[in-house]
Amino acid sequence: MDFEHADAINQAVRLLSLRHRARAATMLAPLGLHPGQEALLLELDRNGAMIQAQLSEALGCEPPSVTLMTRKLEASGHIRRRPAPSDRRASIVELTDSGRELAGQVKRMWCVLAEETVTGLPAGTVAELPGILTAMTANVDTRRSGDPHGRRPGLVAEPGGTTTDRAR
Amino acid sequence: MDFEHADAINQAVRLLSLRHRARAATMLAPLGLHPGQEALLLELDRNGAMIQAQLSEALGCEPPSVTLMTRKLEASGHIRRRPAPSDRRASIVELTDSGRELAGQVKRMWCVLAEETVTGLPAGTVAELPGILTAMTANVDTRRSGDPHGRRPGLVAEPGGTTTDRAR
DNA sequence: TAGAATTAGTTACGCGCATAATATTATGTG
DNA sequence: CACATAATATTATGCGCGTAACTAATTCTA
Repeated sequence: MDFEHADAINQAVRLLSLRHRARAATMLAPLGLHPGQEALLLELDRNGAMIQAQLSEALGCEPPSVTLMTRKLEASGHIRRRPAPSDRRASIVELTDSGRELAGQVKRMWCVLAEETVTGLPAGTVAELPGILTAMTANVDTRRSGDPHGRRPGLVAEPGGTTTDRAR
Repeated sequence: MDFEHADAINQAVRLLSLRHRARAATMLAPLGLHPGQEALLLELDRNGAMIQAQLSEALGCEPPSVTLMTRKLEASGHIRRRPAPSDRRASIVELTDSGRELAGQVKRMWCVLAEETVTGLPAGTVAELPGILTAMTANVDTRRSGDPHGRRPGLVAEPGGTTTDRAR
């Protein structure tokens, strides 16, 4: 691949990161949230209470980041932490009523943001987008499939969309 | 759009940002660079010397960020700043020889990263990728010309709200 | 031409996320 | 059982990028 195309891709990913995050920030601000916190609320809303290590895995960020995120969300009353009965090292994180209510607002805003993001793209592209982005993420992910330079030829995601996403 | 799909898109963008940046960080570390600095070097390598305001525009980040980036890259000897002759407020930023040499290394690494990122994707998708990502970026970009399509039927932010309406 | 408005750059501060080091608890093994 | 190892969570620290407030220089305008 020549530099022009490589740069077009890398730069586009970089700019999309900055702008998508900035847009999320301005939409989250009225709810009293900073970008990153919404992902934690949505994860708890989706899969229920879990310990911080599971949150770290689900959100794709490191345990110290989860410590800070949970601390702030607990301070603002949207989540609660209680010791895990089976493991005294772990603490279970769960939504409060306020947090569940806030998660609902975040979900609505999340749809607005996604629609805004893909405005003007062909429907087929929009349908494939999650699969494409997820495949790209897996390609550069060193967290779970540690391949620093040895790119294994078998870990690709089918480009034709994710499985059973044909709802409604 | 239903929440499932919206979340798939937003979450995928978020995760791709984290992972792509992290991968870039590990590849840039041997060169003594932190992610973000490579974009500045590449921009100067592409379009030659320019003032910081132009860098801010080209990189898509705010002037204070450029101040910090240029200060650190100047400290490590890869760029140089000199006063602009025609405008005594501005300072012209340019690559040093060391910076030009480093930019060459960054360009080669940039290609490796891009190829790694799109591994396994169909060639057609790879060819369309820059356009898709750029379109998405423009859709959520509030820095310049907020929405290129103009048609946004009451998407965001309650109309009567006092929500931080940014200068336009 | 004097004063207002704009622009370039900086400083101060906050947040998210990362790594490194540490304390505490679980779990494997001799 | 004792002890080495792994796992959970935390603190400390650093970087990138953001906003707000500020200085200094330029440009518009009455």
